[in-house]
Amino acid sequence: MEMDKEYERKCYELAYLIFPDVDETVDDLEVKYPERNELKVGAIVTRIAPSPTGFMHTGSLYQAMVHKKLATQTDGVYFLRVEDTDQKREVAGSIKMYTDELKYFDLLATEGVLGEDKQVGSYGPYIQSQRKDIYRVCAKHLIEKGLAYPCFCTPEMIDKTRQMQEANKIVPGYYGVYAKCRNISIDESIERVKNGEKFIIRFRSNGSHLRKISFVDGARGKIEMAENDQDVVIIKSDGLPTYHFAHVCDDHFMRTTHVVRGEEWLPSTPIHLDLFNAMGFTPPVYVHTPLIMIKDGNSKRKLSKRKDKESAVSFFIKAGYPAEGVCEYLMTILNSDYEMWKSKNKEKNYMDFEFKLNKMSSAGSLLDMPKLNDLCKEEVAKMSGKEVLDKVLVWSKQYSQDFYDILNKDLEYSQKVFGLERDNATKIRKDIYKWEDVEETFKYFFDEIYNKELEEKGYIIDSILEEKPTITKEVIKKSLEEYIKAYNENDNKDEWFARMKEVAQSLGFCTNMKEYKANPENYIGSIADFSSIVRMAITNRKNTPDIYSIMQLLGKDKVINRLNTTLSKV
RNA sequence: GGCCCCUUGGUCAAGAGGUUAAGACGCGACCCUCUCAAGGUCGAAUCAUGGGUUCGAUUCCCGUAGGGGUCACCA
Repeated sequence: MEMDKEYERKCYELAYLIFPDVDETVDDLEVKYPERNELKVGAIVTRIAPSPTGFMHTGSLYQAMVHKKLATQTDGVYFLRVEDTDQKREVAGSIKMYTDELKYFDLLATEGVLGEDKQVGSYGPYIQSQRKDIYRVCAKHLIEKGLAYPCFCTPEMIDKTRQMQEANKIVPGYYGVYAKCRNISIDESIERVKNGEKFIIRFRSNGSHLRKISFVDGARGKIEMAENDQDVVIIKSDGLPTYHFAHVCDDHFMRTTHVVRGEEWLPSTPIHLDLFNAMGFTPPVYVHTPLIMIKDGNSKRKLSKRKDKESAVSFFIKAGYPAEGVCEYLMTILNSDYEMWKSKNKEKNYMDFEFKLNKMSSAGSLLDMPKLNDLCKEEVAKMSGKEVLDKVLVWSKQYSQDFYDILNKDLEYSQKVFGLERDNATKIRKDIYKWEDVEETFKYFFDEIYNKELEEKGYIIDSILEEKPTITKEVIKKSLEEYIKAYNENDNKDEWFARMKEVAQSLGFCTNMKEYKANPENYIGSIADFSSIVRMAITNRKNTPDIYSIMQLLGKDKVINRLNTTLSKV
């Protein structure tokens, strides 16, 4: 008993020696960062915790959706904390980039770091490098309790131990008898600290990997794992905490109730539980989300930052995928019954859906770009010409200045272009799913870029010669000549088509598709072929929306001009 | 390799001890049609494997295989 008292006293001495300037205690912090009693029972407090590495992973986006849904559904809190304890990996400007990207998807947090120089909330600071004092208080506390100790081992020594362990098929790591500094006397520790030896701080685990612990994962249910027995590093040589320790201190004092993180964290959960227990804190509910995978040859693997462009959220923004479509897609892989709900609630979006943790799938799913594209198409199809224009303007201002300028020359016209087969249409055209494709798709509406295309790629009208041997250059010329004569810009759609047919018929085209299909040999081509000639002459494309509408939009002068120009090139 | 997670069509997946095993994307065919897109109709395609339990298992249990994750003074 006397010895214990003595040991205890020495622990305090050691703690004081290491943190002489720390005079706050864990209890002080409990008062400073009280429980969030203003929240109603069952309110969920979640957080997104990015590292400022200049890269936002698609998986983070997917988790951000879970955070936001859980918090808003329960009138809880969703905050953002920056985990910048690895200063080597830090990239300037990351915070702005990250918050901007979240904003694009309407997933910005409501507390914590909300912008480059913007922190909101009373549980801050929300940037780990600014919370050093808190970790020091907590680390000191553990040393006082004999649950942490200074470790003087060099990386080389640890490496050697590891090699020996691996060679002998022993569980590698710093624990038990292999934890050299755990086993030196406290007097020696004190002595060596006094002598100014360099050290880091390790947790003193009392666990054993022979014992099992279990916890209930919010999505997966009961999970059983070996207890932690590793004396993990809690404070690094730069004085900052490791992830494990920062997570425990922060999520306790920020009063996080649910930690939603990727499946890759599952194996280290026992460490966190061990640490929570040592600190005397109640651990949060862990929710481990499945990983987003990508097909690689015949197998699949998690999205790789280096190999897969889709692993970066910025990829979707740069390509101009509509945020709603991307979120819709992620929701379909997040909650298995979402698609069912959506099919019954077509006009609602995922924020109206009741998200259930237990409906979250637990197997990693392959990123299905065709499906994502399809959902984006649906979202674009819901927009008016005006909305599309607005989105394209925002996108092009950032990524395609020339196109932005062109659109701005005549906003009314631009809006009509995007409103084609969209505004007041019975069947909405579904062909765009990302903004970067818009310029190519609608090029022929804008002379500046259309003419450039003609210069670069030339006229494609001759291609019909190979496809339809019965159609000769003479036929094309004649078709255009006659149509130029017949064209009347005041025609309504029916009159326009009647006129097309009239001209076509006079040249030997069949104006009835059924009849043509039955007896193609009787004609030089069909009305479809004739339309193709007109279409190509006006747009230099084989496929476009309805030509009548296009001609209406372009106006008489451009139409005649293009017909003539093409005619001269045949 | 140790530990952990996962396994229904090509992909995302619903599902219950007995079902004709939903739906969506993709794919194919046809219809519509001035081309394309869309839309409509139809179609091909799934319970990894062995052993139990059971009258009956894709569903429950155990093993096997396969896939994935993780084993830092990175998060």
